[in-house]
Amino acid sequence: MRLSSSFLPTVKEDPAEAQIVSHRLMLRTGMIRQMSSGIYAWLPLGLRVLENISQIVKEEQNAINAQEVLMPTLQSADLWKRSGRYDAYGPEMLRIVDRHKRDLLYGPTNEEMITDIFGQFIKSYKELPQLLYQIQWKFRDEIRPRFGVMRGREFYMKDGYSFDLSYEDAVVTYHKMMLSYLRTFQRIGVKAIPMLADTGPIGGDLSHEFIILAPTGESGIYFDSEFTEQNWLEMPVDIDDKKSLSSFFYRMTRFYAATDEKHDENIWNKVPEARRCEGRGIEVGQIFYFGTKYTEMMDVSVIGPESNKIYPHMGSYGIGVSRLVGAIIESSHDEEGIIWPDAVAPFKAVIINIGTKNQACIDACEKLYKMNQNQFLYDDRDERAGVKFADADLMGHPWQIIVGPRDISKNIIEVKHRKTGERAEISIDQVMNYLSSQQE
RNA sequence: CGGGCAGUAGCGCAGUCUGGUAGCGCAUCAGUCUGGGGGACUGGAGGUCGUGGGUUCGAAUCCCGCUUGCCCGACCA
Repeated sequence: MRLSSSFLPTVKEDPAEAQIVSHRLMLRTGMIRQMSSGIYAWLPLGLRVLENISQIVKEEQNAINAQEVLMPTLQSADLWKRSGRYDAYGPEMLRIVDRHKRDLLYGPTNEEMITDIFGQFIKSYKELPQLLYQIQWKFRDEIRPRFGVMRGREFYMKDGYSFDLSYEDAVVTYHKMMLSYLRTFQRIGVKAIPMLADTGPIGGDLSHEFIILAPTGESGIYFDSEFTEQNWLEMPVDIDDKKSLSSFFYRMTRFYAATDEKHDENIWNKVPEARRCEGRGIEVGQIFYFGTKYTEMMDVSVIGPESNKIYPHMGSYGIGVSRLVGAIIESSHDEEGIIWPDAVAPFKAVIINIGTKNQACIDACEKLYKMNQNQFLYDDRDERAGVKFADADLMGHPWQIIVGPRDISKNIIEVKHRKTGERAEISIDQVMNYLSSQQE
């Protein structure tokens, strides 16, 4: 994309309402624009990140054979009356009445709806297990939205739901999902640590929340440094084999990790001192098993092998996709701006032309730009070098390809790594090879 | 939901106490110079001062209602 003709407005001064760094940077880079309290429009730069994250989430869900669906944001109140949560949920649920005076609501989550859909089609134990997910907007009418997209009222979330014949099978699904989540976060480029969690009002007895390390995080965390050493992507786990899954799960849960509410000094003291890490974190996902709570309340069952009625065991699995955008920035930025992990960066590189009046510079930039128009942002604006450098640092593209009159006569350009600040002088023809050789 | 603060140009703010033709910086537009880390100068455009009512010869300013947003707390993907 050419910056001169794009909708990528950056702002020099900090907006007064933004208290935390990710909110500030998202507003300053023009990723989002607040439309009302806790409700944001996603502008081109922000949307590219949101979609990059979604894509990784989808790939890793599909990899464990979860199937994507898309449910509506508006739901009938009747569904929620069946589960008993219409009254239980409280004012966080946005209730709407249509022209026929029918009660609707903007979905804060989708257990009821997915259970209903499941029940309409799945009738036999032979059709289990089922694992479905969607990425869709949710609305929770928070008392006090804040921190930009970190706690909005409208938010984008991956929510997955599983249906298994028994507790034992549901545990296998839970293990699969754990693996999928660890791989998802690793690919996104953040360190997310699963921590044993309360199951809360939703009920159940097996739950983990995934917490990203960030100094500005809301909860204090304690964890074994072994967690951040693991390479979940290359760990050989056969997702079709229970034993392989459970040994992975056992290995993983061996390491200590807890939020301050669940922290246990006795166990903590058994972790070798050198491996004890304390910090702060942001919750970006949660998985839990809650058994037959919804299938029973909504009377959704399948026929078992002895013609018996069986209520499937359910689990639900969330990833706060829009919150992740903010959380990534919280965990990866510096004084100058955002530092995007490669996998989610809106653009792989920005081509900075600091010789907009110099034909050789223009030619070189055009040549570079055509090498990868989708992933290169071409700063062809007639601005001073300092403005372009500042914007490039602010927007946080992993690479800056700097083309200027000083070096272009020698057919040399400069490539700067945003994260490390390292610079390399290379020829134009080497750029693609150089960038691919430097991938994380 | 309790406590506090605020709404004036796209952004950041002054002006309100003490009523009298609405200002500053940045951004933006035109032009000249400049050109490797937010440059300089000149000129321009941009406002029903959140909203409704009241007091007054006259209201951004005083009074009343409404509304929107922000901060602290309790709560949360």
